[in-house]
Amino acid sequence: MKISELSERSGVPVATVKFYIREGMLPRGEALSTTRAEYGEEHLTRLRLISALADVRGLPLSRVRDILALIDAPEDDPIATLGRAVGALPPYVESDRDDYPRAREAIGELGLTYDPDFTAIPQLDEALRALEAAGLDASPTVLRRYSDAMRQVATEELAPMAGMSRAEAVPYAVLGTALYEPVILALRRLAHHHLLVEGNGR
Amino acid sequence: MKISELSERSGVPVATVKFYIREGMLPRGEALSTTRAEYGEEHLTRLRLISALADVRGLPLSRVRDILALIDAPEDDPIATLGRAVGALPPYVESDRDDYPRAREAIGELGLTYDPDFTAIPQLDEALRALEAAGLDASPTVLRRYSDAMRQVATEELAPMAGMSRAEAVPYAVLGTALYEPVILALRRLAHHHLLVEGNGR
DNA sequence: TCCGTTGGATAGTTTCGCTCTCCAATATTG
DNA sequence: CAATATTGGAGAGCGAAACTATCCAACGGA
Repeated sequence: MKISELSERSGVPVATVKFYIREGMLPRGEALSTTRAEYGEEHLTRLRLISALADVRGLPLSRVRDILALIDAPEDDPIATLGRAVGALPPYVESDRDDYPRAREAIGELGLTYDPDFTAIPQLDEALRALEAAGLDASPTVLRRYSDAMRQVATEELAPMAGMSRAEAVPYAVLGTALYEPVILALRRLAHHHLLVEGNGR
Repeated sequence: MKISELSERSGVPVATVKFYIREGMLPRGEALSTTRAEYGEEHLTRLRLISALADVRGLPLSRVRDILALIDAPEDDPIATLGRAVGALPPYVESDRDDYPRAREAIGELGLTYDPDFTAIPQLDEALRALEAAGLDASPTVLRRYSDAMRQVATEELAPMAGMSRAEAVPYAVLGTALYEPVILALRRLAHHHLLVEGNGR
Protein backbone atom coordinates (compact mmCIF):
# COMPACT_ATOMS: atom_id res chain seq x y z
CA MET A 1 0.00 0.00 0.00
CA LYS A 2 1.12 3.59 -0.45
CA ILE A 3 1.58 6.15 2.25
CA SER A 4 -1.82 7.76 1.77
CA GLU A 5 -3.49 4.38 2.22
CA LEU A 6 -1.36 3.61 5.28
CA SER A 7 -2.43 6.96 6.66
CA GLU A 8 -6.11 6.31 6.02
CA ARG A 9 -6.10 2.82 7.48
CA SER A 10 -4.28 3.89 10.63
CA GLY A 11 -5.99 7.23 11.09
CA VAL A 12 -2.61 8.95 11.33
CA PRO A 13 -2.10 11.97 8.99
CA VAL A 14 0.38 11.51 6.16
CA ALA A 15 2.57 14.32 7.50
CA THR A 16 2.77 12.53 10.83
CA VAL A 17 3.62 9.20 9.23
CA LYS A 18 6.45 10.94 7.39
CA PHE A 19 7.54 12.46 10.67
CA TYR A 20 7.65 9.05 12.40
CA ILE A 21 9.72 7.67 9.53
CA ARG A 22 12.14 10.59 9.77
CA GLU A 23 12.41 9.99 13.49
CA GLY A 24 13.31 6.37 12.88
CA MET A 25 10.29 4.97 14.68
CA LEU A 26 8.74 3.51 11.56
CA PRO A 27 10.79 1.86 8.81
CA ARG A 28 10.74 3.37 5.35
CA GLY A 29 8.54 1.74 2.77
CA GLU A 30 10.21 -0.23 0.02
CA ALA A 31 11.06 2.31 -2.69
CA LEU A 32 9.57 1.36 -6.05
CA SER A 33 10.59 4.58 -7.75
CA THR A 34 11.51 8.10 -6.73
CA THR A 35 7.91 8.88 -5.97
CA ARG A 36 6.51 5.53 -5.02
CA ALA A 37 7.09 3.32 -2.01
CA GLU A 38 5.31 0.21 -0.87
CA TYR A 39 4.16 -0.24 2.73
CA GLY A 40 3.05 -3.56 4.15
CA GLU A 41 0.90 -4.83 6.99
CA GLU A 42 3.88 -4.70 9.30
CA HIS A 43 4.00 -0.93 8.80
CA LEU A 44 0.35 -0.70 9.76
CA THR A 45 0.90 -2.79 12.88
CA ARG A 46 3.86 -0.72 13.90
CA LEU A 47 1.95 2.51 13.35
CA ARG A 48 -0.94 1.28 15.47
CA LEU A 49 1.47 0.29 18.20
CA ILE A 50 3.01 3.75 18.17
CA SER A 51 -0.46 5.28 18.41
CA ALA A 52 -1.37 2.98 21.27
CA LEU A 53 1.73 3.89 23.25
CA ALA A 54 1.73 7.59 22.41
CA ASP A 55 -1.99 8.37 22.41
CA VAL A 56 -3.55 5.87 24.79
CA ARG A 57 -0.65 5.62 27.23
CA GLY A 58 0.36 9.21 26.59
CA LEU A 59 4.04 8.29 26.49
CA PRO A 60 6.45 10.88 25.08
CA LEU A 61 7.86 9.79 21.74
CA SER A 62 11.31 9.37 23.24
CA ARG A 63 9.90 6.64 25.51
CA VAL A 64 7.94 5.08 22.70
CA ARG A 65 11.23 4.83 20.85
CA ASP A 66 12.80 3.08 23.84
CA ILE A 67 10.02 0.52 23.93
CA LEU A 68 10.18 -0.09 20.20
CA ALA A 69 13.93 -0.61 20.49
CA LEU A 70 13.40 -3.27 23.16
CA ILE A 71 11.00 -5.13 20.92
CA ASP A 72 13.21 -4.79 17.86
CA ALA A 73 16.42 -5.91 19.52
CA PRO A 74 15.64 -7.93 22.64
CA GLU A 75 18.40 -8.24 25.18
CA ASP A 76 19.47 -11.49 26.65
CA ASP A 77 18.59 -10.81 30.24
CA PRO A 78 14.80 -10.82 30.77
CA ILE A 79 15.10 -8.97 34.08
CA ALA A 80 17.14 -6.21 32.46
CA THR A 81 14.56 -6.03 29.67
CA LEU A 82 11.73 -5.65 32.17
CA GLY A 83 13.77 -2.96 33.88
CA ARG A 84 14.13 -1.01 30.66
CA ALA A 85 10.47 -1.35 29.80
CA VAL A 86 9.50 -0.08 33.26
CA GLY A 87 11.94 2.79 32.87
CA ALA A 88 10.02 3.91 29.78
CA LEU A 89 6.79 4.25 31.78
CA PRO A 90 5.69 7.01 34.11
CA PRO A 91 6.28 8.17 36.75
CA TYR A 92 9.63 9.37 35.44
CA VAL A 93 12.14 9.78 38.25
CA GLU A 94 15.84 10.46 37.91
CA SER A 95 17.17 7.64 40.04
CA ASP A 96 20.25 9.47 41.24
CA ARG A 97 20.30 8.05 44.73
CA ASP A 98 21.05 4.47 45.66
CA ASP A 99 18.65 4.08 48.54
CA TYR A 100 14.92 4.65 48.73
CA PRO A 101 13.90 4.33 52.38
CA ARG A 102 10.15 4.59 51.90
CA ALA A 103 10.16 1.91 49.22
CA ARG A 104 12.67 -0.24 51.11
CA GLU A 105 10.58 -0.25 54.23
CA ALA A 106 7.36 -0.99 52.38
CA ILE A 107 8.96 -3.77 50.40
CA GLY A 108 10.39 -5.33 53.53
CA GLU A 109 6.89 -5.53 54.94
CA LEU A 110 5.47 -6.95 51.76
CA GLY A 111 8.09 -9.60 51.11
CA LEU A 112 9.06 -8.37 47.66
CA THR A 113 12.56 -7.94 46.27
CA TYR A 114 14.32 -4.64 47.03
CA ASP A 115 16.70 -3.81 44.22
CA PRO A 116 17.36 -0.05 44.02
CA ASP A 117 18.54 -0.47 40.42
CA PHE A 118 15.11 -1.62 39.34
CA THR A 119 13.25 1.50 38.21
CA ALA A 120 10.01 0.55 39.92
CA ILE A 121 11.74 1.12 43.27
CA PRO A 122 12.26 4.86 42.81
CA GLN A 123 8.82 4.98 41.22
CA LEU A 124 7.26 3.41 44.31
CA ASP A 125 9.25 5.71 46.52
CA GLU A 126 7.97 8.75 44.66
CA ALA A 127 4.42 7.46 44.74
CA LEU A 128 4.60 6.92 48.49
CA ARG A 129 6.07 10.37 48.97
CA ALA A 130 3.14 11.79 47.01
CA LEU A 131 0.65 9.94 49.21
CA GLU A 132 2.36 11.33 52.26
CA ALA A 133 2.36 14.88 50.87
CA ALA A 134 -1.38 14.60 50.33
CA GLY A 135 -1.99 13.13 53.77
CA LEU A 136 -3.23 9.78 52.49
CA ASP A 137 -2.71 6.50 54.27
CA ALA A 138 0.40 4.58 53.15
CA SER A 139 0.51 2.20 56.09
CA PRO A 140 1.58 -1.43 55.64
CA THR A 141 -2.03 -2.52 56.03
CA VAL A 142 -3.13 -0.43 53.08
CA LEU A 143 -0.14 -1.32 50.95
CA ARG A 144 -0.65 -5.00 51.63
CA ARG A 145 -4.08 -5.00 50.07
CA TYR A 146 -2.69 -3.56 46.86
CA SER A 147 0.32 -5.80 46.95
CA ASP A 148 -1.75 -8.94 47.45
CA ALA A 149 -3.98 -8.06 44.55
CA MET A 150 -1.02 -7.31 42.27
CA ARG A 151 0.89 -10.45 43.22
CA GLN A 152 -2.12 -12.51 42.33
CA VAL A 153 -2.45 -10.71 39.00
CA ALA A 154 1.27 -10.88 38.26
CA THR A 155 1.44 -14.61 38.90
CA GLU A 156 -1.32 -15.24 36.40
CA GLU A 157 0.29 -12.91 33.89
CA LEU A 158 3.64 -14.67 34.00
CA ALA A 159 2.17 -18.14 33.68
CA PRO A 160 1.72 -18.07 29.88
CA MET A 161 5.35 -17.05 29.44
CA ALA A 162 6.49 -20.53 30.47
CA GLY A 163 5.56 -21.89 27.05
CA MET A 164 6.97 -19.02 25.01
CA SER A 165 10.19 -18.63 23.11
CA ARG A 166 12.25 -15.58 23.98
CA ALA A 167 11.18 -13.93 20.72
CA GLU A 168 7.56 -14.19 21.80
CA ALA A 169 8.12 -13.52 25.48
CA VAL A 170 9.88 -10.17 25.10
CA PRO A 171 7.11 -8.33 23.23
CA TYR A 172 4.52 -9.97 25.49
CA ALA A 173 6.30 -8.78 28.62
CA VAL A 174 7.18 -5.32 27.33
CA LEU A 175 3.80 -4.53 25.80
CA GLY A 176 1.93 -6.31 28.56
CA THR A 177 3.58 -4.13 31.15
CA ALA A 178 2.67 -1.00 29.22
CA LEU A 179 -0.75 -1.78 27.79
CA TYR A 180 -2.58 -3.70 30.51
CA GLU A 181 -1.97 -0.87 32.96
CA PRO A 182 -4.69 1.42 31.59
CA VAL A 183 -7.07 -1.53 31.60
CA ILE A 184 -6.32 -2.20 35.25
CA LEU A 185 -6.83 1.43 36.20
CA ALA A 186 -10.04 1.74 34.20
CA LEU A 187 -11.41 -1.37 35.92
CA ARG A 188 -10.58 0.05 39.33
CA ARG A 189 -12.35 3.28 38.46
CA LEU A 190 -15.33 1.32 37.17
CA ALA A 191 -15.41 -0.79 40.32
CA HIS A 192 -15.61 2.37 42.41
CA HIS A 193 -18.37 3.69 40.20
CA HIS A 194 -20.25 0.39 40.30
CA LEU A 195 -20.07 0.19 44.08
CA LEU A 196 -21.26 3.79 44.47
CA VAL A 197 -24.15 3.32 42.05
CA GLU A 198 -25.17 0.05 43.70
CA GLY A 199 -24.87 1.56 47.15
CA ASN A 200 -27.16 4.46 46.22
CA GLY A 201 -29.77 2.17 44.77
CA ARG A 202 -30.16 0.36 48.06
CA MET B 1 6.71 32.15 56.14
CA LYS B 2 7.86 34.15 53.14
CA ILE B 3 7.97 32.99 49.56
CA SER B 4 11.64 32.03 49.60
CA GLU B 5 11.03 29.82 52.62
CA LEU B 6 7.96 28.28 51.01
CA SER B 7 10.08 27.58 47.97
CA GLU B 8 12.87 25.96 50.00
CA ARG B 9 10.55 23.79 52.06
CA SER B 10 8.66 22.55 49.03
CA GLY B 11 11.58 22.27 46.65
CA VAL B 12 9.74 24.34 44.07
CA PRO B 13 11.66 27.36 42.65
CA VAL B 14 10.40 30.78 43.64
CA ALA B 15 9.69 31.66 40.03
CA THR B 16 7.50 28.59 39.73
CA VAL B 17 5.64 29.35 42.94
CA LYS B 18 4.92 32.79 41.55
CA PHE B 19 3.76 31.17 38.33
CA TYR B 20 1.34 28.88 40.18
CA ILE B 21 -0.06 31.85 42.07
CA ARG B 22 -0.53 33.74 38.84
CA GLU B 23 -2.31 30.76 37.36
CA GLY B 24 -4.69 30.68 40.30
CA MET B 25 -3.64 27.24 41.51
CA LEU B 26 -2.13 28.51 44.73
CA PRO B 27 -3.71 31.33 46.76
CA ARG B 28 -1.74 34.50 47.27
CA GLY B 29 -0.01 34.95 50.60
CA GLU B 30 -1.48 37.44 53.00
CA ALA B 31 0.07 40.79 52.04
CA LEU B 32 1.81 42.40 54.99
CA SER B 33 3.20 45.25 52.94
CA THR B 34 4.06 45.96 49.30
CA THR B 35 7.06 43.68 49.49
CA ARG B 36 6.12 41.21 52.15
CA ALA B 37 3.51 38.47 52.20
CA GLU B 38 2.92 35.73 54.70
CA TYR B 39 2.42 32.11 53.59
CA GLY B 40 1.12 29.43 55.92
CA GLU B 41 1.22 25.67 56.23
CA GLU B 42 -1.82 25.42 54.00
CA HIS B 43 0.20 26.97 51.18
CA LEU B 44 2.90 24.36 51.68
CA THR B 45 0.35 21.55 51.65
CA ARG B 46 -1.25 22.87 48.51
CA LEU B 47 2.10 23.25 46.80
CA ARG B 48 3.08 19.69 47.67
CA LEU B 49 -0.22 18.47 46.33
CA ILE B 50 0.35 20.31 43.06
CA SER B 51 3.81 18.76 42.80
CA ALA B 52 2.42 15.33 43.53
CA LEU B 53 -0.19 15.60 40.82
CA ALA B 54 1.97 17.37 38.25
CA ASP B 55 5.33 15.67 38.79
CA VAL B 56 4.51 12.22 40.13
CA ARG B 57 1.30 11.69 38.21
CA GLY B 58 2.54 13.76 35.29
CA LEU B 59 -0.82 15.48 34.94
CA PRO B 60 -0.97 18.62 32.79
CA LEU B 61 -1.56 21.73 34.89
CA SER B 62 -5.00 22.18 33.37
CA ARG B 63 -6.00 18.82 34.88
CA VAL B 64 -4.34 19.60 38.17
CA ARG B 65 -6.50 22.71 38.24
CA ASP B 66 -9.61 20.61 37.67
CA ILE B 67 -8.75 18.34 40.58
CA LEU B 68 -7.97 21.25 42.88
CA ALA B 69 -11.31 22.80 41.95
CA LEU B 70 -13.11 19.58 42.94
CA ILE B 71 -11.45 19.63 46.32
CA ASP B 72 -12.03 23.33 46.86
CA ALA B 73 -15.69 23.32 45.91
CA PRO B 74 -17.10 19.80 46.23
CA GLU B 75 -20.27 19.07 44.35
CA ASP B 76 -23.28 17.49 45.88
CA ASP B 77 -23.38 14.32 43.86
CA PRO B 78 -20.54 11.95 44.81
CA ILE B 79 -20.91 9.98 41.58
CA ALA B 80 -20.58 13.14 39.50
CA THR B 81 -17.54 14.10 41.56
CA LEU B 82 -15.90 10.76 40.92
CA GLY B 83 -16.70 11.22 37.26
CA ARG B 84 -14.96 14.56 37.15
CA ALA B 85 -11.94 13.27 39.02
CA VAL B 86 -11.63 10.36 36.59
CA GLY B 87 -11.97 12.77 33.69
CA ALA B 88 -8.89 14.61 34.93
CA LEU B 89 -6.78 11.45 34.69
CA PRO B 90 -5.23 9.81 31.65
CA PRO B 91 -5.93 8.31 29.22
CA TYR B 92 -7.59 11.43 27.84
CA VAL B 93 -10.29 10.57 25.31
CA GLU B 94 -12.80 12.94 23.76
CA SER B 95 -15.97 11.05 24.54
CA ASP B 96 -17.85 12.20 21.48
CA ARG B 97 -19.75 9.00 20.88
CA ASP B 98 -22.47 7.60 23.07
CA ASP B 99 -21.68 3.92 22.73
CA TYR B 100 -18.48 2.02 23.36
CA PRO B 101 -19.00 -1.53 22.14
CA ARG B 102 -15.71 -2.97 23.36
CA ALA B 103 -16.23 -1.61 26.85
CA ARG B 104 -19.93 -2.48 26.87
CA GLU B 105 -19.26 -6.08 25.97
CA ALA B 106 -16.48 -6.44 28.51
CA ILE B 107 -18.55 -4.85 31.23
CA GLY B 108 -21.48 -7.09 30.49
CA GLU B 109 -19.26 -10.10 31.06
CA LEU B 110 -17.83 -8.67 34.26
CA GLY B 111 -21.08 -7.59 35.87
CA LEU B 112 -20.12 -3.94 36.29
CA THR B 113 -22.25 -0.89 35.50
CA TYR B 114 -22.21 0.36 31.91
CA ASP B 115 -22.77 4.10 31.87
CA PRO B 116 -21.32 5.70 28.72
CA ASP B 117 -21.34 9.09 30.47
CA PHE B 118 -18.84 7.88 33.03
CA THR B 119 -15.40 8.74 31.66
CA ALA B 120 -13.84 5.43 32.62
CA ILE B 121 -15.99 3.77 29.94
CA PRO B 122 -14.35 5.50 26.96
CA GLN B 123 -11.04 5.06 28.75
CA LEU B 124 -11.57 1.31 29.01
CA ASP B 125 -12.69 1.21 25.41
CA GLU B 126 -9.52 2.96 24.28
CA ALA B 127 -7.37 0.71 26.41
CA LEU B 128 -9.00 -2.39 24.93
CA ARG B 129 -8.54 -1.02 21.43
CA ALA B 130 -4.85 -0.52 22.20
CA LEU B 131 -4.52 -4.11 23.40
CA GLU B 132 -6.15 -5.28 20.21
CA ALA B 133 -3.88 -3.12 18.06
CA ALA B 134 -0.86 -4.68 19.74
CA GLY B 135 -2.22 -8.21 19.40
CA LEU B 136 -2.57 -8.80 23.14
CA ASP B 137 -5.24 -10.93 24.74
CA ALA B 138 -8.32 -8.99 25.85
CA SER B 139 -10.58 -12.02 26.29
CA PRO B 140 -13.14 -12.16 29.11
CA THR B 141 -10.93 -14.64 30.97
CA VAL B 142 -8.05 -12.23 31.08
CA LEU B 143 -10.23 -9.23 31.89
CA ARG B 144 -11.91 -11.12 34.69
CA ARG B 145 -8.68 -11.62 36.55
CA TYR B 146 -8.02 -7.89 36.53
CA SER B 147 -11.60 -7.07 37.35
CA ASP B 148 -11.73 -9.46 40.30
CA ALA B 149 -8.55 -8.00 41.74
CA MET B 150 -9.80 -4.44 41.31
CA ARG B 151 -13.25 -5.13 42.78
CA GLN B 152 -11.63 -6.54 45.84
CA VAL B 153 -9.36 -3.51 46.15
CA ALA B 154 -12.19 -1.05 45.45
CA THR B 155 -14.43 -2.57 48.10
CA GLU B 156 -11.75 -2.16 50.72
CA GLU B 157 -11.04 1.38 49.57
CA LEU B 158 -14.65 2.51 49.88
CA ALA B 159 -15.15 0.98 53.33
CA PRO B 160 -13.52 3.85 55.28
CA MET B 161 -15.78 6.36 53.52
CA ALA B 162 -18.76 5.10 55.47
CA GLY B 163 -17.62 6.99 58.55
CA MET B 164 -16.64 10.21 56.80
CA SER B 165 -18.40 13.50 56.39
CA ARG B 166 -18.77 14.74 52.84
CA ALA B 167 -16.03 17.31 53.46
CA GLU B 168 -13.63 14.49 54.28
CA ALA B 169 -14.92 12.03 51.74
CA VAL B 170 -14.48 14.20 48.66
CA PRO B 171 -10.72 14.82 48.99
CA TYR B 172 -10.24 11.20 50.02
CA ALA B 173 -12.04 9.93 46.94
CA VAL B 174 -10.55 12.41 44.49
CA LEU B 175 -6.97 12.15 45.70
CA GLY B 176 -7.27 8.44 46.38
CA THR B 177 -8.30 7.85 42.79
CA ALA B 178 -5.35 9.84 41.50
CA LEU B 179 -2.58 9.02 43.94
CA TYR B 180 -2.99 5.32 44.72
CA GLU B 181 -2.80 4.49 41.02
CA PRO B 182 0.99 4.88 40.73
CA VAL B 183 1.36 2.78 43.85
CA ILE B 184 -0.74 0.03 42.37
CA LEU B 185 1.22 0.07 39.12
CA ALA B 186 4.58 0.13 40.89
CA LEU B 187 3.54 -2.87 42.99
CA ARG B 188 2.51 -4.79 39.89
CA ARG B 189 5.86 -4.03 38.27
CA LEU B 190 7.63 -5.10 41.45
CA ALA B 191 5.62 -8.29 41.64
CA HIS B 192 6.73 -9.16 38.10
CA HIS B 193 10.31 -8.41 39.01
CA HIS B 194 10.09 -10.42 42.23
CA LEU B 195 8.65 -13.44 40.47
CA LEU B 196 11.31 -13.30 37.75
CA VAL B 197 14.14 -12.98 40.25
CA GLU B 198 12.75 -15.77 42.41
CA GLY B 199 12.18 -17.97 39.41
CA ASN B 200 15.77 -17.55 38.25
CA GLY B 201 17.17 -18.34 41.66
CA ARG B 202 15.46 -21.70 41.75
C1' DT C 1 21.99 54.59 55.56
C1' DC C 2 22.53 51.28 52.31
C1' DC C 3 22.51 46.84 50.32
C1' DG C 4 20.07 42.82 49.46
C1' DT C 5 15.49 40.79 49.16
C1' DT C 6 10.62 40.77 48.12
C1' DG C 7 6.18 40.74 45.58
C1' DG C 8 4.43 41.34 41.38
C1' DA C 9 4.15 41.97 36.37
C1' DT C 10 5.81 41.08 31.65
C1' DA C 11 8.39 38.97 28.33
C1' DG C 12 11.38 35.35 26.85
C1' DT C 13 12.89 30.39 26.53
C1' DT C 14 12.77 25.52 25.86
C1' DT C 15 10.78 21.29 24.58
C1' DC C 16 7.55 18.59 22.23
C1' DG C 17 4.92 16.93 18.63
C1' DC C 18 3.49 17.76 14.90
C1' DT C 19 2.22 20.50 10.37
C1' DC C 20 3.30 23.26 6.33
C1' DT C 21 5.73 24.31 2.32
C1' DC C 22 8.57 23.07 -1.30
C1' DC C 23 10.44 20.38 -4.86
C1' DA C 24 11.35 17.39 -8.55
C1' DA C 25 9.84 13.02 -10.21
C1' DT C 26 6.27 10.27 -11.52
C1' DA C 27 1.34 8.70 -12.13
C1' DT C 28 -3.07 9.41 -13.81
C1' DT C 29 -6.61 11.42 -16.51
C1' DG C 30 -8.80 13.53 -20.48
C1' DC D 1 0.30 13.05 -25.38
C1' DA D 2 -0.54 17.00 -22.71
C1' DA D 3 -2.28 18.63 -18.54
C1' DT D 4 -3.09 17.77 -13.86
C1' DA D 5 -2.59 15.46 -9.53
C1' DT D 6 0.03 12.82 -6.29
C1' DT D 7 4.09 11.07 -4.11
C1' DG D 8 8.36 10.70 -1.28
C1' DG D 9 11.43 13.26 0.95
C1' DA D 10 13.63 17.21 3.42
C1' DG D 11 13.54 21.51 6.01
C1' DA D 12 11.51 25.10 8.29
C1' DG D 13 7.72 26.75 10.88
C1' DC D 14 4.14 26.60 14.43
C1' DG D 15 1.35 26.44 18.69
C1' DA D 16 0.81 24.78 23.21
C1' DA D 17 2.71 23.92 27.68
C1' DA D 18 5.47 24.86 31.55
C1' DC D 19 8.42 27.17 33.19
C1' DT D 20 12.39 30.92 33.75
C1' DA D 21 14.54 35.36 33.49
C1' DT D 22 14.35 40.22 33.81
C1' DC D 23 12.70 44.37 35.76
C1' DC D 24 11.25 47.44 39.12
C1' DA D 25 9.76 49.99 42.94
C1' DA D 26 9.27 49.22 47.75
C1' DC D 27 10.72 47.53 51.65
C1' DG D 28 13.55 45.40 55.89
C1' DG D 29 17.58 44.21 58.43
C1' DA D 30 22.31 45.31 59.89
